[in-house]
Amino acid sequence: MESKFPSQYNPGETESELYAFWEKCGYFSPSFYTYAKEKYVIVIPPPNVTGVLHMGHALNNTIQDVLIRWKRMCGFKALWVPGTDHAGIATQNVVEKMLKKKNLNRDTLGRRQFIKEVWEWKAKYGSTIIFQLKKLGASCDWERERFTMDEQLSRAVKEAFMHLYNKGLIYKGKRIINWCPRCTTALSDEEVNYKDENVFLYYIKYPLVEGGFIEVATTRPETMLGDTAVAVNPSDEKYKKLIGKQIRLPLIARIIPIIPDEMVESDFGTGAVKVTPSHDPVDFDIGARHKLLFITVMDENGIMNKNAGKFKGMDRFQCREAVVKELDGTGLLTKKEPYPTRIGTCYRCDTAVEPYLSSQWFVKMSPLAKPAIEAAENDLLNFHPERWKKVYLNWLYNIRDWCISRQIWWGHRIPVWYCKKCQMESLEKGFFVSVDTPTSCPVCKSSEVYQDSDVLDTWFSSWLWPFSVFGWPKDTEDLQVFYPTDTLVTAQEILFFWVARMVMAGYEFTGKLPFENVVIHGTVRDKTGRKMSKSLGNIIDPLDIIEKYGADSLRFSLISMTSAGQDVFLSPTFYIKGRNFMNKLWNASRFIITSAEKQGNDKVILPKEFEGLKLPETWILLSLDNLIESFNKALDDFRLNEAINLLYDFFWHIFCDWYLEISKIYSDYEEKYFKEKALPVLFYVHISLLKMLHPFIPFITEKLWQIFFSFCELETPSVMISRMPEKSFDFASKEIMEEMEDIKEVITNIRNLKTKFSIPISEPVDCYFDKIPEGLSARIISRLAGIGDMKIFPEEKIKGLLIKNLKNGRIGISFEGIIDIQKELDKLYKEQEKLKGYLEKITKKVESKEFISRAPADVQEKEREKKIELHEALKNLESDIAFIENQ
RNA sequence: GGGCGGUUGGCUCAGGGGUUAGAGCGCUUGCUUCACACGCAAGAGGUCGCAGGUUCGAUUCCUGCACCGCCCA
Repeated sequence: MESKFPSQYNPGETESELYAFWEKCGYFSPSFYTYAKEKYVIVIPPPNVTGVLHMGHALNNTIQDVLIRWKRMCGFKALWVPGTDHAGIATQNVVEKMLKKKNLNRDTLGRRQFIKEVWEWKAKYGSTIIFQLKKLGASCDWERERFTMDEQLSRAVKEAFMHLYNKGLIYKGKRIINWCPRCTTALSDEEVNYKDENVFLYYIKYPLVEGGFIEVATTRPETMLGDTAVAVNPSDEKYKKLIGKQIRLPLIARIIPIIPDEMVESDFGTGAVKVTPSHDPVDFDIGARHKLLFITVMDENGIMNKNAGKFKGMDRFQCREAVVKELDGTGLLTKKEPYPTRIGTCYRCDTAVEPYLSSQWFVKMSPLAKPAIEAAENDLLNFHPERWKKVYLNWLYNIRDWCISRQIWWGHRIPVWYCKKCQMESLEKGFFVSVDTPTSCPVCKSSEVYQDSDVLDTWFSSWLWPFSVFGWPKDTEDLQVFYPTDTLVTAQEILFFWVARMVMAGYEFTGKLPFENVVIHGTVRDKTGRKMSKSLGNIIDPLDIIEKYGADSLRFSLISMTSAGQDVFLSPTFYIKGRNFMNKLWNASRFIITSAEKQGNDKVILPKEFEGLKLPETWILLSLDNLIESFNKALDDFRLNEAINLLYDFFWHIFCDWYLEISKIYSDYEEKYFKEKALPVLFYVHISLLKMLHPFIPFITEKLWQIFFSFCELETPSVMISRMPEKSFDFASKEIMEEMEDIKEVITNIRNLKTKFSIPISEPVDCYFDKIPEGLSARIISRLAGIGDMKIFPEEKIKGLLIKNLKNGRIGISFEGIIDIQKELDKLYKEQEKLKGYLEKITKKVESKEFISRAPADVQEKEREKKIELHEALKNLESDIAFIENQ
């Protein structure tokens, strides 16, 4: 026994053992729960395979685990599908860095060998985050773990591509896209982060062929080398007469025209803008409208190419400086002013993104967005908190086509094929799409077919995740049983990447909404509100917290401090609340079991019915009933923090502070009742709490459950597979609750008086009553307040007594001159003033004509009651004061 | 420029048209009370960002403003 219950709980020793136990027993698999009729399914938003668990993951996955464990214990066939995504760019970067250390690079290795290296890397390091999720306690069905590059999921990607292509929703086009010169790939709009930066706006004079100048303003002077026009607004009087004139472009001596275009804002800069169709999305459109030349001046690495003339070979930023310097030298640079702007950067490597003209694959999104919009508009899809619905809809209303090709090697290669021999000129597009690897050209039968070298955006596989994990496009049993899923839990940053696209894919490929509920939680930040990041050095590592304080402490603190959807600001001591709670829970359990042992009751039978109980037992069970009701309501609404805080308050401040203390009196007076009635109730309430707490703090509750298992008859060998408690009574009783409150009031007030005397609670003092409590109540009061003799107030006046008027009469204890009466009286006067103020306020309100005529009847009733109570309280206080004054 | 969130005790945050506005940490005082000092008991501490408005009644709802943060263009 003692070995089982040291006075402090040590999570480190037990957590991994318990996790292994759950896994071994198959509790994570829905097939274990043969009795369950309804399913409840969550698919994990797949973490990046290169990922390492951070606080954001910890919060995200704890929420999912709470929901899954809770539903599982509510009798659902609960399934949480885990896995990772292949994170094309990030993983390729990691492996390339590793190769660089060995003086290798991907070009010398070649594509095939490089891919092999990535798989080897994945085999070695790709399970890091999975392993860490297990440490957190995640009850995922690991048998169903998926990876977006799995053969079956890759098949799904190709099928999806084919399907969209055949519907005319995928096209190839030459566009300005976001290009990362470091990763040398295109990015989608969502993969670009914007940062405020202070740059310069440069004013440059462009000489007209016929003499004179036109002045333009730009933040990116290096792109002027690719200018093929200058545009002005056609209604701009200042420039009207210049339209159609020719310019001799400085530094490169190209002759370009001045053209009119409505897109030009007359009040930006000089009102005349340089047009670089190959390096700016707006200019691209202008270029297309006016059939301008498209001249690209940089290569894929952001190095100036031969079109840049003498600037060839310079880095784009070097070139900017050189161009500015030269223009300045020739007097063409007229002004350089500070200019705040937003710079797009690559979400994987932070390099400034270049708007770059290139040939890419796109998905036409607006047809896909339609059902996704309708789902939210018609409340088939629900967001928690609801406000995210607006953000989701706003994005979908303004949706743009999705650039899905990436110029990297790690990923799903685009299932498009070309023929070296015939170029498939007879086909309209010059290529064909095939899910299977073709052996010959469908046109000329040549075997010289080759695949498109690009791979697909990682998110092109992630958006299929809610059904590809179940075997789609095959119509598998899993797909039929578990799809659509129920809830998706994610952070706000990922709303567009995942949620919106998953909904679109769900409708497009399966005809179904992939989940009904979307829980959006906040971002975990440091205490000053910054995101946690390695470069800021402000990371609190969840694994450190787990190691030092246990996964339960981490989980508890994260959930209890996180208001639904609000950002979380973590201070370095945030886990203390959790740690202390675990200790309290552990010790309460220790006490309960010790109590049973002392009684020689080593096999407690939990009550099936609740009869013949005394006040404290009825009261604690009724309180538990209330708790169960509000707990379920909170979880139904995804208010996890409220649920855990309800448990915290009940356990600590009702169960421990009061009920456990009360239960101690039985061993002296009512052994038989204790053994037969109270102890089973004590066990019952505690076991119920363990169950409700389990989804939040799975390890310690399991450990305790197993200890309790040998002391009482529990329904299951593990709390994880037990059923959530239901109400004990089919009634609520205000009278019983009030009766108990009255006893508590007497105890608190006696303690209060004793404290004022500086008498320790444990030191018994004589106490006066108007009506002496009897029976069990008397014992409770006596024990918890520390009372010697209970006496009735004598008829005659007695000296040296401090009294207090309570609802059910006065209490008083003798102080015999120990106390500073004046100080005591001053306090009471202050209290009196306060009460008077309240009473005045409420009296005014209750008596006002408007209140009487307009306020609803029930409010009037309540307010009047309150007034009476306040009046009582004031009267009692004044009588206390008078009593003391007259000493 | 558009949208969203926040502003409540020293700190971190809950709450919500009528409450004596709550919690954790910290603070004060007293306790080796036979589960727990990661504890027990009793306390101190807030005109709920500012200015208007709606209402019988606003800290809560509305409008504007300020500051902080985020998202979209």
